[in-house]
Amino acid sequence: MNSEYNIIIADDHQIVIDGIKSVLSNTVYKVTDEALNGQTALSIISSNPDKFNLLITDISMPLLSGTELCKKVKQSFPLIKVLILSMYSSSSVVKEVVMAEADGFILKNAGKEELQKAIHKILNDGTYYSDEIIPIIYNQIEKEKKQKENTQILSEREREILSLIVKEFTSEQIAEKLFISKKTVDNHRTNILDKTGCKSTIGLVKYALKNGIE
Amino acid sequence: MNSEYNIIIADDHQIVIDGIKSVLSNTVYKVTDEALNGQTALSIISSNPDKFNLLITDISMPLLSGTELCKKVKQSFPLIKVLILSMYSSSSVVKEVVMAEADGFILKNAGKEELQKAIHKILNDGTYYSDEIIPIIYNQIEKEKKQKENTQILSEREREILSLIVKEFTSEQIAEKLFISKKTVDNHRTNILDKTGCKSTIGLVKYALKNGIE
DNA sequence: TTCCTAATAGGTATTTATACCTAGTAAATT
DNA sequence: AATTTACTAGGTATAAATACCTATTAGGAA
Repeated sequence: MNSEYNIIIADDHQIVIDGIKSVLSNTVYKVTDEALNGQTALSIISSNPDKFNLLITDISMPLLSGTELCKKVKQSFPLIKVLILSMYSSSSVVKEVVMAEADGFILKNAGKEELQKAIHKILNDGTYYSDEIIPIIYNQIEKEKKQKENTQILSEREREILSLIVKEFTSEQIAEKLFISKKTVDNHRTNILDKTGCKSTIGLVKYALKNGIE
Repeated sequence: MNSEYNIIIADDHQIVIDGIKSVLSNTVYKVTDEALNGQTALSIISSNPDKFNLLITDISMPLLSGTELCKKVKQSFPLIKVLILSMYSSSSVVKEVVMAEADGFILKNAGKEELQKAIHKILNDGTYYSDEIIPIIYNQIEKEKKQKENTQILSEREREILSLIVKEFTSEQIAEKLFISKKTVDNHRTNILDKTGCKSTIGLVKYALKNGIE
């Protein structure tokens, strides 16, 4: 039986690969293979999937990106853990990583301690996401959850009124059109603002256009 | 040397193909090939591009639409003329056709006389656009020209302020941000409304989003 | 039945936006 | 030198939107 961990690294900068390898020298983590692009990494893994415990990969790589690589590995070889390294932590990048079901995500400016910690946690507990990006994940999730809920949460009447608002009718005009009191329209507006989390009509318009209410 | 014209027809309705073929029988226009979708048509043309003088194609087809097919043909085989047939003449369809650089466009309800005339003109003079759609093209062009003009008509400062409006800042907040009086911001707003022809902030938001001001 | 929600409507107050004005300054154009 | 334009700023007034409340009715869910 093998008590060591076999790791494959994918990164299009040889220097990064070498750096990780040197950080992991003299540990139980053995970097047995490396690849300069996602495609090569996938070939290596596919040819001997049982060999690897962990894939450490960059995101932007030729031929096959790190997140795409992660998805494919997770689909075909779910036992292999994946740690993604990235230069940036923009919400779109973070979202991509989460969507790819990576086991971990750290920034390239992380020190070797964090790298070792990440690898250790991933191989034992399960996941490691760097502190900086956890709030980003939550914000993203919250935002999307709210958006999804909101489209459905708006009642038919509210959607009708929102549609008229976007068509540049005032509350008074909407009231006339729908044979209800301006006050009722205003109440609906308040509720729509609440439900969508918008601050003003401006937000409502953007919300409506984004959600196909025209 | 060949004094005849070779035509390929792409349409997902065999009946349309047969109709065109019968209209062109006993003319110098020979329908040598046909395809039930854009992809097949493209394959046929690619395998022997010198053979064809004209492609007659429907717009809505499986695998590859007529306008997409047209673009590809025009790009790879610019000598082949393209006549597009369509059920509809909505401005969006017309725009698509013009963008695809088709040599001609007629509606499917056109008679065989118009079809023959269109083919003749395309193969000799260059282009044929059915009478019904010429005003549509002009209107479209006018509309877009106006929109473009308008974006440029806004001064830099006005665009800056519009951008902040869209970001849901109030006049007061914008004033603070730009170190100017709220009154000045309001004046800019009035001018922006004038120049864009919008009735209210709602219209401005839609205008801004449409014109890439965010 | 009871509870909850959507839709209705009103009161009051404040904030924001818009409509009209006038007017100075600086820069560019004619 | 004269004119135009962009940017600045103020006054006054009205219209519209928003923030808080309360309250009734009807219909569906617990």
